Amino acid sequence: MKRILSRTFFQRPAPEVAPDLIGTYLVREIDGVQTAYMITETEAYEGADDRASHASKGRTKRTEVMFGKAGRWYVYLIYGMYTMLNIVTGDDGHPSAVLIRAVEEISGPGRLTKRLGITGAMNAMSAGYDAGLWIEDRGERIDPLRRKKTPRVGVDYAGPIWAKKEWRFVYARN
DNA sequence: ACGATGATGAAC
DNA sequence: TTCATCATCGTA
Repeated sequence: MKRILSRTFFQRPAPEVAPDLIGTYLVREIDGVQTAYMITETEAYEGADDRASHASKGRTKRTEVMFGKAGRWYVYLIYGMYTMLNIVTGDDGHPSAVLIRAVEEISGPGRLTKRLGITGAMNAMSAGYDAGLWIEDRGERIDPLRRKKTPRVGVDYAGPIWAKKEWRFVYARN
């Protein structure tokens, strides 16, 4: 059985949503053809105080999506060439999101978006058919022992308090 | 180890 | 308007 994850699932703190996304499926639909990929790596960015989060800069044109309703995509460009895919979480008005860093068979957030044809045009769209991109719970059980948590990648600039938080979750097969 | 490459936000 | 910075990756 398949269940498309919607707002209620995402409307809670990012550090709670991020581990729950491990083992769910990212589904991309292009020209009526669906392809599903099991999510294997995520990272949580929680609140305006999180200095690793873009939202720590406050409510700007770019971060506006993060402050908005849960269940929307937050897509941005990094290093001039890589697109990052995040799903907005938390209550309306409170900035938080989960970065989808990898799916099965595709390692790395930049490679992931390139392979799935995800662009900035999807920014602020609700996850679902309109965006051609959503997340499904396909009833798969992930053994908690297979899910390890570590500090987030590439956020040393945020200072020790935030850089050391274990808000990265990865699926370890065997 | 390093450069590519462009949007963003802050300083001036 | 300029400038440093950046939730990365491929080549070396």
